[in-house]
Amino acid sequence: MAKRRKVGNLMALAVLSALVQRPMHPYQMASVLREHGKDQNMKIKWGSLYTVVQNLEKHGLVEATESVRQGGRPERTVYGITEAGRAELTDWVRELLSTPEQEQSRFTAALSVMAVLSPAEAADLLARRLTALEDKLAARRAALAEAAREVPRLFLVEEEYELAVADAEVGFVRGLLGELTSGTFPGLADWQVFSETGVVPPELAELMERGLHPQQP
Amino acid sequence: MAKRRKVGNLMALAVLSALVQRPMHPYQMASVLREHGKDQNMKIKWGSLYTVVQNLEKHGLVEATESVRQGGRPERTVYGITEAGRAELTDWVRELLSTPEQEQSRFTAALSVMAVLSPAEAADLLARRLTALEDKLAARRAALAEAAREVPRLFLVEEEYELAVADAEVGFVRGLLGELTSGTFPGLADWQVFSETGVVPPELAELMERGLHPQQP
DNA sequence: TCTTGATTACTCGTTTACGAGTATACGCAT
DNA sequence: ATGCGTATACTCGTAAACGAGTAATCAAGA
Repeated sequence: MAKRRKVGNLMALAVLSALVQRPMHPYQMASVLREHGKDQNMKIKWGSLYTVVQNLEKHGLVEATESVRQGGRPERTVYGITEAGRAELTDWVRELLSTPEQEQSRFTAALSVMAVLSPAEAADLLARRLTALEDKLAARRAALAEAAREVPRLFLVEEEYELAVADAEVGFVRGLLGELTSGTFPGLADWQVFSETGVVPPELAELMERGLHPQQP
Repeated sequence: MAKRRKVGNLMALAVLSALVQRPMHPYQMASVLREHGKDQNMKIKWGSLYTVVQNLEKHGLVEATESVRQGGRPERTVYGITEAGRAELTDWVRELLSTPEQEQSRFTAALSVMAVLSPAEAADLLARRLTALEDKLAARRAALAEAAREVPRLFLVEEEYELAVADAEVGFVRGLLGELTSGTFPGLADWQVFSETGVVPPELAELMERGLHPQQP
Protein backbone atom coordinates (compact mmCIF):
# COMPACT_ATOMS: atom_id res chain seq x y z
CA MET A 1 0.00 0.00 0.00
CA ALA A 2 1.17 3.45 -0.79
CA LYS A 3 2.75 5.15 2.19
CA ARG A 4 0.42 7.74 3.58
CA ARG A 5 1.27 11.32 2.77
CA LYS A 6 2.60 13.42 5.62
CA VAL A 7 0.14 16.07 4.51
CA GLY A 8 -2.82 14.42 2.86
CA ASN A 9 -5.10 17.35 2.18
CA LEU A 10 -5.50 18.11 -1.51
CA MET A 11 -5.09 21.77 -0.69
CA ALA A 12 -1.49 20.89 0.12
CA LEU A 13 -1.09 19.75 -3.46
CA ALA A 14 -2.38 23.07 -4.71
CA VAL A 15 -0.10 24.95 -2.35
CA LEU A 16 2.92 22.94 -3.44
CA SER A 17 2.13 23.50 -7.09
CA ALA A 18 1.69 27.22 -6.52
CA LEU A 19 5.05 27.45 -4.77
CA VAL A 20 6.80 25.73 -7.66
CA GLN A 21 6.32 28.93 -9.63
CA ARG A 22 7.68 31.25 -6.96
CA PRO A 23 7.76 31.76 -3.18
CA MET A 24 4.65 33.31 -1.65
CA HIS A 25 2.91 34.07 1.58
CA PRO A 26 -0.27 32.17 2.37
CA TYR A 27 -2.74 34.85 1.45
CA GLN A 28 -1.02 35.25 -1.90
CA MET A 29 -1.35 31.51 -2.49
CA ALA A 30 -5.06 31.87 -1.96
CA SER A 31 -5.30 34.67 -4.53
CA VAL A 32 -3.24 32.75 -7.07
CA LEU A 33 -5.36 29.67 -6.62
CA ARG A 34 -8.49 31.75 -6.89
CA GLU A 35 -7.24 33.38 -10.07
CA HIS A 36 -6.52 30.02 -11.58
CA GLY A 37 -10.06 28.90 -10.95
CA LYS A 38 -9.02 26.38 -8.33
CA ASP A 39 -11.59 27.82 -6.00
CA GLN A 40 -14.35 26.62 -8.26
CA ASN A 41 -13.68 22.99 -7.47
CA MET A 42 -12.17 23.59 -4.06
CA LYS A 43 -13.49 26.39 -1.94
CA ILE A 44 -10.66 27.96 -0.06
CA LYS A 45 -11.08 27.39 3.65
CA TRP A 46 -8.95 29.84 5.53
CA GLY A 47 -8.40 27.75 8.57
CA SER A 48 -7.25 24.83 6.48
CA LEU A 49 -4.90 26.88 4.35
CA TYR A 50 -2.85 28.06 7.30
CA THR A 51 -2.91 24.66 8.96
CA VAL A 52 -1.77 23.02 5.75
CA VAL A 53 1.09 25.45 5.24
CA GLN A 54 2.19 24.91 8.82
CA ASN A 55 2.12 21.16 8.39
CA LEU A 56 4.05 21.39 5.16
CA GLU A 57 6.65 23.43 6.98
CA LYS A 58 6.77 20.98 9.87
CA HIS A 59 7.58 18.21 7.42
CA GLY A 60 10.19 20.23 5.59
CA LEU A 61 8.27 20.42 2.31
CA VAL A 62 8.20 24.20 2.39
CA GLU A 63 10.25 26.70 4.36
CA ALA A 64 9.86 30.28 5.44
CA THR A 65 12.23 32.35 3.35
CA GLU A 66 11.49 35.82 4.63
CA SER A 67 9.16 37.67 6.85
CA VAL A 68 8.09 41.09 5.73
CA ARG A 69 6.21 43.70 7.66
CA GLN A 70 4.60 46.36 5.55
CA GLY A 71 3.21 49.32 7.37
CA GLY A 72 1.14 48.33 10.35
CA ARG A 73 -0.19 45.19 8.75
CA PRO A 74 0.34 41.83 10.33
CA GLU A 75 3.61 40.24 9.36
CA ARG A 76 3.57 38.20 6.19
CA THR A 77 5.71 35.11 6.11
CA VAL A 78 6.86 34.11 2.66
CA TYR A 79 7.25 30.40 2.02
CA GLY A 80 9.24 28.63 -0.67
CA ILE A 81 9.17 25.02 -1.74
CA THR A 82 12.09 22.80 -0.74
CA GLU A 83 13.74 19.98 -2.64
CA ALA A 84 11.82 17.51 -0.50
CA GLY A 85 8.70 19.44 -1.38
CA ARG A 86 9.33 19.11 -5.10
CA ALA A 87 9.97 15.41 -4.70
CA GLU A 88 6.78 14.99 -2.71
CA LEU A 89 4.81 16.92 -5.31
CA THR A 90 5.92 14.83 -8.26
CA ASP A 91 5.60 11.60 -6.35
CA TRP A 92 2.12 12.55 -5.25
CA VAL A 93 1.01 13.49 -8.75
CA ARG A 94 2.37 10.22 -10.03
CA GLU A 95 0.29 8.34 -7.52
CA LEU A 96 -2.87 10.35 -8.12
CA LEU A 97 -2.60 10.00 -11.87
CA SER A 98 -1.85 6.31 -12.00
CA THR A 99 -4.02 4.94 -9.22
CA PRO A 100 -7.78 5.27 -9.45
CA GLU A 101 -9.52 5.48 -6.13
CA GLN A 102 -13.14 4.99 -5.28
CA GLU A 103 -14.48 8.31 -4.13
CA GLN A 104 -17.82 8.77 -2.59
CA SER A 105 -20.20 11.30 -4.06
CA ARG A 106 -23.19 12.87 -2.38
CA PHE A 107 -25.41 11.96 -5.30
CA THR A 108 -24.48 8.30 -4.93
CA ALA A 109 -25.49 8.53 -1.29
CA ALA A 110 -28.75 10.17 -2.28
CA LEU A 111 -29.56 7.48 -4.83
CA SER A 112 -28.90 4.77 -2.30
CA VAL A 113 -31.60 6.11 -0.02
CA MET A 114 -33.95 7.35 -2.72
CA ALA A 115 -36.44 4.65 -1.71
CA VAL A 116 -37.54 6.69 1.30
CA LEU A 117 -39.32 9.05 -1.06
CA SER A 118 -42.27 8.32 -3.33
CA PRO A 119 -41.49 7.60 -6.98
CA ALA A 120 -43.35 10.73 -8.03
CA GLU A 121 -41.38 12.96 -5.71
CA ALA A 122 -38.11 11.35 -6.68
CA ALA A 123 -38.91 11.99 -10.32
CA ASP A 124 -39.75 15.59 -9.58
CA LEU A 125 -36.50 16.15 -7.72
CA LEU A 126 -34.47 14.44 -10.43
CA ALA A 127 -36.09 16.73 -12.98
CA ARG A 128 -34.91 19.74 -11.00
CA ARG A 129 -31.43 18.31 -10.81
CA LEU A 130 -31.41 17.67 -14.51
CA THR A 131 -32.28 21.26 -15.32
CA ALA A 132 -29.67 22.64 -12.95
CA LEU A 133 -27.10 20.21 -14.31
CA GLU A 134 -27.79 21.12 -17.91
CA ASP A 135 -27.57 24.85 -17.23
CA LYS A 136 -24.34 24.51 -15.35
CA LEU A 137 -22.88 22.26 -17.99
CA ALA A 138 -23.72 24.65 -20.79
CA ALA A 139 -22.17 27.55 -18.89
CA ARG A 140 -19.02 25.59 -18.15
CA ARG A 141 -18.70 24.45 -21.73
CA ALA A 142 -18.98 28.03 -22.92
CA ALA A 143 -16.40 29.19 -20.40
CA LEU A 144 -14.05 26.41 -21.45
CA ALA A 145 -14.41 27.24 -25.13
CA GLU A 146 -13.70 30.85 -24.32
CA ALA A 147 -10.62 30.02 -22.27
CA ALA A 148 -9.36 27.62 -24.92
CA ARG A 149 -8.78 30.53 -27.27
CA GLU A 150 -5.99 31.84 -25.06
CA VAL A 151 -4.90 29.00 -22.81
CA PRO A 152 -3.15 25.81 -23.95
CA ARG A 153 -4.95 22.49 -23.57
CA LEU A 154 -2.46 21.38 -20.95
CA PHE A 155 -3.98 23.76 -18.43
CA LEU A 156 -7.54 22.91 -19.30
CA VAL A 157 -7.57 19.12 -19.19
CA GLU A 158 -8.96 19.01 -15.68
CA GLU A 159 -11.95 21.05 -16.74
CA GLU A 160 -12.41 18.86 -19.81
CA TYR A 161 -12.44 15.87 -17.50
CA GLU A 162 -15.00 17.36 -15.19
CA LEU A 163 -17.21 18.20 -18.12
CA ALA A 164 -16.96 14.65 -19.43
CA VAL A 165 -18.06 13.36 -16.06
CA ALA A 166 -20.80 15.96 -15.75
CA ASP A 167 -22.02 14.92 -19.16
CA ALA A 168 -22.25 11.32 -18.04
CA GLU A 169 -24.23 12.40 -15.00
CA VAL A 170 -26.65 14.31 -17.18
CA GLY A 171 -27.08 11.26 -19.35
CA PHE A 172 -27.69 9.02 -16.39
CA VAL A 173 -30.20 11.32 -14.74
CA ARG A 174 -32.02 11.84 -18.01
CA GLY A 175 -32.26 8.10 -18.53
CA LEU A 176 -33.44 7.37 -15.02
CA LEU A 177 -35.97 10.18 -15.12
CA GLY A 178 -37.26 8.88 -18.42
CA GLU A 179 -37.84 5.42 -17.00
CA LEU A 180 -39.58 6.91 -13.99
CA THR A 181 -41.93 9.18 -15.88
CA SER A 182 -42.71 6.71 -18.62
CA GLY A 183 -43.39 4.01 -16.06
CA THR A 184 -40.89 1.60 -17.57
CA PHE A 185 -38.72 1.49 -14.47
CA PRO A 186 -38.82 -2.12 -13.25
CA GLY A 187 -40.42 -2.50 -9.83
CA LEU A 188 -42.05 0.89 -10.00
CA ALA A 189 -45.42 -0.50 -8.89
CA ASP A 190 -43.92 -2.14 -5.81
CA TRP A 191 -42.13 1.04 -4.92
CA GLN A 192 -45.36 2.98 -5.32
CA VAL A 193 -47.25 0.61 -3.04
CA PHE A 194 -44.51 0.71 -0.46
CA SER A 195 -44.37 4.50 -0.40
CA GLU A 196 -48.14 4.77 0.02
CA THR A 197 -48.77 2.02 2.52
CA GLY A 198 -45.38 1.16 3.96
CA VAL A 199 -45.97 -2.43 2.93
CA VAL A 200 -42.99 -4.29 1.57
CA PRO A 201 -43.97 -6.78 -1.13
CA PRO A 202 -43.37 -10.32 0.15
CA GLU A 203 -40.71 -11.30 -2.35
CA LEU A 204 -38.73 -8.24 -1.24
CA ALA A 205 -39.15 -8.79 2.47
CA GLU A 206 -36.78 -11.71 2.57
CA LEU A 207 -34.16 -9.80 0.60
CA MET A 208 -34.18 -6.88 2.99
CA GLU A 209 -32.88 -9.11 5.74
CA ARG A 210 -29.85 -10.30 3.87
CA GLY A 211 -27.13 -8.70 1.85
CA LEU A 212 -28.73 -7.28 -1.24
CA HIS A 213 -26.04 -5.20 -2.77
CA PRO A 214 -23.35 -6.07 -5.23
CA GLN A 215 -20.18 -7.21 -3.54
CA GLN A 216 -16.89 -6.68 -5.23
CA PRO A 217 -14.21 -9.28 -4.79
CA MET B 1 -28.91 28.99 0.80
CA ALA B 2 -29.89 25.67 2.24
CA LYS B 3 -29.64 25.59 6.01
CA ARG B 4 -26.66 23.59 7.11
CA ARG B 5 -27.36 20.13 8.45
CA LYS B 6 -26.90 19.66 12.18
CA VAL B 7 -25.03 16.50 11.31
CA GLY B 8 -23.45 16.89 7.93
CA ASN B 9 -21.43 13.70 7.60
CA LEU B 10 -22.80 11.38 4.92
CA MET B 11 -22.36 8.51 7.33
CA ALA B 12 -25.19 10.08 9.29
CA LEU B 13 -27.39 9.61 6.25
CA ALA B 14 -26.49 5.94 6.13
CA VAL B 15 -27.13 5.57 9.85
CA LEU B 16 -30.51 7.26 9.59
CA SER B 17 -31.52 5.09 6.66
CA ALA B 18 -30.44 1.95 8.52
CA LEU B 19 -32.49 2.95 11.55
CA VAL B 20 -35.59 3.44 9.44
CA GLN B 21 -35.78 -0.33 9.10
CA ARG B 22 -35.41 -1.07 12.80
CA PRO B 23 -33.60 0.12 15.94
CA MET B 24 -30.01 -1.00 16.31
CA HIS B 25 -26.86 -0.50 18.26
CA PRO B 26 -23.91 1.12 16.52
CA TYR B 27 -21.92 -1.99 15.83
CA GLN B 28 -24.96 -3.55 14.25
CA MET B 29 -25.37 -0.52 12.00
CA ALA B 30 -21.86 -1.09 10.80
CA SER B 31 -22.58 -4.73 9.96
CA VAL B 32 -25.80 -3.86 8.17
CA LEU B 33 -24.07 -1.18 6.13
CA ARG B 34 -21.26 -3.55 5.34
CA GLU B 35 -23.68 -6.22 4.22
CA HIS B 36 -25.40 -3.78 1.94
CA GLY B 37 -22.15 -2.96 0.23
CA LYS B 38 -22.09 0.57 1.62
CA ASP B 39 -18.57 -0.04 2.80
CA GLN B 40 -17.39 -0.24 -0.79
CA ASN B 41 -18.03 3.43 -1.44
CA MET B 42 -17.70 4.57 2.15
CA LYS B 43 -15.20 2.81 4.34
CA ILE B 44 -16.58 2.53 7.82
CA LYS B 45 -14.50 4.59 10.19
CA TRP B 46 -15.14 3.45 13.72
CA GLY B 47 -14.36 6.72 15.37
CA SER B 48 -16.71 8.58 13.08
CA LEU B 49 -19.54 6.12 13.49
CA TYR B 50 -19.77 6.61 17.23
CA THR B 51 -19.28 10.36 16.98
CA VAL B 52 -22.00 10.58 14.36
CA VAL B 53 -24.47 8.56 16.40
CA GLN B 54 -23.75 10.74 19.42
CA ASN B 55 -24.32 13.88 17.40
CA LEU B 56 -27.52 12.52 15.98
CA GLU B 57 -28.67 11.83 19.51
CA LYS B 58 -27.65 15.29 20.68
CA HIS B 59 -29.85 16.80 17.99
CA GLY B 60 -32.77 14.53 18.75
CA LEU B 61 -32.66 12.70 15.43
CA VAL B 62 -32.14 9.35 17.10
CA GLU B 63 -32.71 8.25 20.67
CA ALA B 64 -31.46 5.46 22.87
CA THR B 65 -34.31 3.02 23.32
CA GLU B 66 -32.69 0.40 25.47
CA SER B 67 -29.37 -0.56 26.87
CA VAL B 68 -28.61 -4.23 27.01
CA ARG B 69 -25.79 -5.94 28.77
CA GLN B 70 -25.14 -9.43 27.57
CA GLY B 71 -22.76 -11.43 29.70
CA GLY B 72 -19.68 -9.45 30.57
CA ARG B 73 -19.56 -7.64 27.25
CA PRO B 74 -19.57 -3.89 27.12
CA GLU B 75 -23.03 -2.46 27.22
CA ARG B 76 -24.76 -2.08 23.91
CA THR B 77 -26.97 0.91 23.51
CA VAL B 78 -29.75 0.45 21.00
CA TYR B 79 -30.81 3.53 19.07
CA GLY B 80 -34.04 4.20 17.20
CA ILE B 81 -34.88 6.96 14.78
CA THR B 82 -37.20 9.74 15.98
CA GLU B 83 -39.85 11.63 14.07
CA ALA B 84 -37.42 14.52 13.72
CA GLY B 85 -34.92 12.01 12.39
CA ARG B 86 -37.29 10.78 9.73
CA ALA B 87 -38.06 14.33 8.72
CA GLU B 88 -34.39 15.17 8.52
CA LEU B 89 -33.71 12.07 6.44
CA THR B 90 -36.34 12.80 3.81
CA ASP B 91 -35.50 16.48 3.72
CA TRP B 92 -31.84 15.68 3.30
CA VAL B 93 -32.46 13.18 0.50
CA ARG B 94 -34.64 15.72 -1.24
CA GLU B 95 -31.83 18.24 -1.15
CA LEU B 96 -29.14 15.80 -2.23
CA LEU B 97 -31.22 14.53 -5.12
CA SER B 98 -32.36 17.85 -6.46
CA THR B 99 -29.31 20.01 -5.99
CA PRO B 100 -26.12 19.16 -7.83
CA GLU B 101 -22.99 20.19 -6.05
CA GLN B 102 -19.50 20.57 -7.38
CA GLU B 103 -17.38 17.93 -5.70
CA GLN B 104 -13.69 17.81 -5.97
CA SER B 105 -12.04 14.62 -7.14
CA ARG B 106 -8.46 13.58 -6.62
CA PHE B 107 -8.04 12.89 -10.30
CA THR B 108 -9.10 16.43 -11.16
CA ALA B 109 -6.47 17.68 -8.77
CA ALA B 110 -3.91 15.41 -10.38
CA LEU B 111 -4.75 16.62 -13.89
CA SER B 112 -4.45 20.22 -12.82
CA VAL B 113 -0.82 19.68 -11.80
CA MET B 114 0.06 17.14 -14.46
CA ALA B 115 2.37 19.69 -16.06
CA VAL B 116 5.02 19.05 -13.40
CA LEU B 117 5.73 15.69 -15.06
CA SER B 118 7.11 15.03 -18.50
CA PRO B 119 4.58 14.17 -21.23
CA ALA B 120 6.07 10.71 -21.57
CA GLU B 121 5.74 9.95 -17.89
CA ALA B 122 2.24 11.35 -17.75
CA ALA B 123 1.26 9.10 -20.63
CA ASP B 124 2.77 6.11 -18.91
CA LEU B 125 0.90 6.80 -15.68
CA LEU B 126 -2.35 7.39 -17.50
CA ALA B 127 -1.91 4.05 -19.24
CA ARG B 128 -1.62 2.37 -15.86
CA ARG B 129 -4.72 4.13 -14.66
CA LEU B 130 -6.60 3.11 -17.75
CA THR B 131 -5.81 -0.56 -17.23
CA ALA B 132 -6.76 -0.45 -13.57
CA LEU B 133 -9.93 1.44 -14.41
CA GLU B 134 -10.97 -1.03 -17.09
CA ASP B 135 -10.39 -4.03 -14.84
CA LYS B 136 -12.32 -2.52 -12.00
CA LEU B 137 -15.14 -1.48 -14.28
CA ALA B 138 -15.47 -4.94 -15.78
CA ALA B 139 -15.55 -6.52 -12.33
CA ARG B 140 -18.16 -4.08 -11.09
CA ARG B 141 -20.29 -4.56 -14.15
CA ALA B 142 -20.21 -8.30 -13.66
CA ALA B 143 -21.09 -7.96 -9.98
CA LEU B 144 -23.96 -5.65 -10.83
CA ALA B 145 -25.33 -8.02 -13.46
CA GLU B 146 -25.11 -10.82 -10.93
CA ALA B 147 -26.90 -8.84 -8.25
CA ALA B 148 -29.56 -7.68 -10.69
CA ARG B 149 -30.86 -11.23 -10.94
CA GLU B 150 -32.05 -11.11 -7.35
CA VAL B 151 -32.26 -7.50 -6.34
CA PRO B 152 -34.69 -4.92 -7.73
CA ARG B 153 -33.33 -1.99 -9.75
CA LEU B 154 -34.38 0.44 -7.04
CA PHE B 155 -31.57 -0.79 -4.81
CA LEU B 156 -29.00 -0.83 -7.57
CA VAL B 157 -29.38 2.61 -9.15
CA GLU B 158 -26.48 4.06 -7.19
CA GLU B 159 -24.17 1.42 -8.56
CA GLU B 160 -25.50 2.01 -12.06
CA TYR B 161 -24.72 5.67 -11.61
CA GLU B 162 -21.20 5.01 -10.43
CA LEU B 163 -20.60 2.74 -13.39
CA ALA B 164 -21.87 5.38 -15.80
CA VAL B 165 -19.44 7.87 -14.32
CA ALA B 166 -16.61 5.34 -14.29
CA ASP B 167 -17.32 4.66 -17.92
CA ALA B 168 -17.01 8.33 -18.74
CA GLU B 169 -13.70 8.45 -16.93
CA VAL B 170 -12.42 5.51 -18.93
CA GLY B 171 -13.45 7.25 -22.13
CA PHE B 172 -11.76 10.45 -21.12
CA VAL B 173 -8.51 8.82 -20.09
CA ARG B 174 -8.45 6.73 -23.23
CA GLY B 175 -8.93 9.82 -25.37
CA LEU B 176 -6.29 11.85 -23.57
CA LEU B 177 -3.83 9.00 -23.65
CA GLY B 178 -4.44 8.58 -27.36
CA GLU B 179 -3.66 12.21 -28.05
CA LEU B 180 -0.52 11.98 -25.95
CA THR B 181 0.88 8.84 -27.54
CA SER B 182 -0.06 9.78 -31.09
CA GLY B 183 1.44 13.22 -30.61
CA THR B 184 -1.74 15.01 -31.60
CA PHE B 185 -2.14 16.71 -28.24
CA PRO B 186 -1.89 20.47 -28.93
CA GLY B 187 1.09 22.09 -27.28
CA LEU B 188 2.83 18.81 -26.71
CA ALA B 189 6.12 20.10 -28.08
CA ASP B 190 6.12 23.09 -25.73
CA TRP B 191 5.37 20.85 -22.81
CA GLN B 192 8.21 18.56 -23.82
CA VAL B 193 10.66 21.45 -24.02
CA PHE B 194 9.53 22.79 -20.69
CA SER B 195 9.90 19.47 -18.95
CA GLU B 196 13.40 18.97 -20.30
CA THR B 197 14.82 22.41 -19.90
CA GLY B 198 12.46 24.20 -17.54
CA VAL B 199 12.04 26.90 -20.15
CA VAL B 200 8.58 28.33 -20.54
CA PRO B 201 7.84 29.27 -24.16
CA PRO B 202 7.53 33.06 -24.42
CA GLU B 203 3.90 33.18 -25.46
CA LEU B 204 3.08 31.17 -22.35
CA ALA B 205 5.14 33.20 -19.95
CA GLU B 206 2.78 36.12 -19.95
CA LEU B 207 -0.20 33.87 -19.39
CA MET B 208 1.32 32.31 -16.30
CA GLU B 209 1.25 35.64 -14.55
CA ARG B 210 -2.43 36.26 -15.01
CA GLY B 211 -5.56 34.29 -14.56
CA LEU B 212 -5.49 31.48 -17.09
CA HIS B 213 -8.30 29.24 -16.11
CA PRO B 214 -11.93 29.27 -17.07
CA GLN B 215 -14.04 31.34 -14.75
CA GLN B 216 -17.63 30.52 -14.21
CA PRO B 217 -20.05 33.37 -13.77
C1' DT C 1 -13.09 65.32 5.14
C1' DC C 2 -15.44 61.71 6.81
C1' DT C 3 -17.48 57.47 6.14
C1' DT C 4 -18.37 53.24 3.96
C1' DG C 5 -17.19 49.14 1.79
C1' DA C 6 -13.93 46.19 -0.10
C1' DT C 7 -9.37 43.97 0.34
C1' DT C 8 -5.55 42.23 2.81
C1' DA C 9 -3.91 39.09 6.12
C1' DC C 10 -4.36 36.37 9.27
C1' DT C 11 -5.71 34.04 14.55
C1' DC C 12 -8.18 31.27 17.51
C1' DG C 13 -11.43 28.19 19.41
C1' DT C 14 -14.60 24.82 18.29
C1' DT C 15 -16.10 20.85 15.97
C1' DT C 16 -15.11 16.57 13.33
C1' DA C 17 -12.69 12.75 11.75
C1' DC C 18 -10.17 9.18 12.56
C1' DG C 19 -7.34 4.98 13.82
C1' DA C 20 -5.11 2.46 17.11
C1' DG C 21 -5.94 0.32 21.10
C1' DT C 22 -8.73 -2.51 24.54
C1' DA C 23 -11.24 -6.14 26.33
C1' DT C 24 -14.52 -9.80 26.38
C1' DA C 25 -16.83 -13.84 24.41
C1' DC C 26 -17.32 -17.74 21.45
C1' DG C 27 -16.26 -21.65 18.62
C1' DC C 28 -13.23 -25.27 17.55
C1' DA C 29 -9.31 -27.79 17.08
C1' DT C 30 -5.73 -30.09 19.74
C1' DA D 1 -9.16 -28.68 29.27
C1' DT D 2 -6.71 -25.37 27.04
C1' DG D 3 -5.10 -22.58 23.77
C1' DC D 4 -5.96 -19.62 19.68
C1' DG D 5 -8.04 -17.17 16.27
C1' DT D 6 -11.98 -14.46 15.09
C1' DA D 7 -15.96 -11.65 15.93
C1' DT D 8 -18.05 -8.36 18.98
C1' DA D 9 -18.30 -3.82 20.78
C1' DC D 10 -16.65 -0.09 21.73
C1' DT D 11 -13.18 4.16 23.98
C1' DC D 12 -9.98 7.64 23.75
C1' DG D 13 -6.47 10.72 22.30
C1' DT D 14 -4.71 13.10 18.60
C1' DA D 15 -4.81 15.31 14.43
C1' DA D 16 -7.18 17.82 10.98
C1' DA D 17 -10.82 20.91 9.25
C1' DC D 18 -13.15 24.67 9.63
C1' DG D 19 -15.51 29.32 10.08
C1' DA D 20 -16.22 33.24 12.56
C1' DG D 21 -13.86 36.93 14.19
C1' DT D 22 -10.21 40.74 14.12
C1' DA D 23 -7.88 44.45 12.57
C1' DA D 24 -5.44 47.20 9.59
C1' DT D 25 -5.24 49.50 4.80
C1' DC D 26 -6.97 51.66 0.81
C1' DA D 27 -10.03 53.66 -2.66
C1' DA D 28 -13.84 56.22 -3.71
C1' DG D 29 -18.00 58.52 -2.95
C1' DA D 30 -20.98 61.84 -0.09
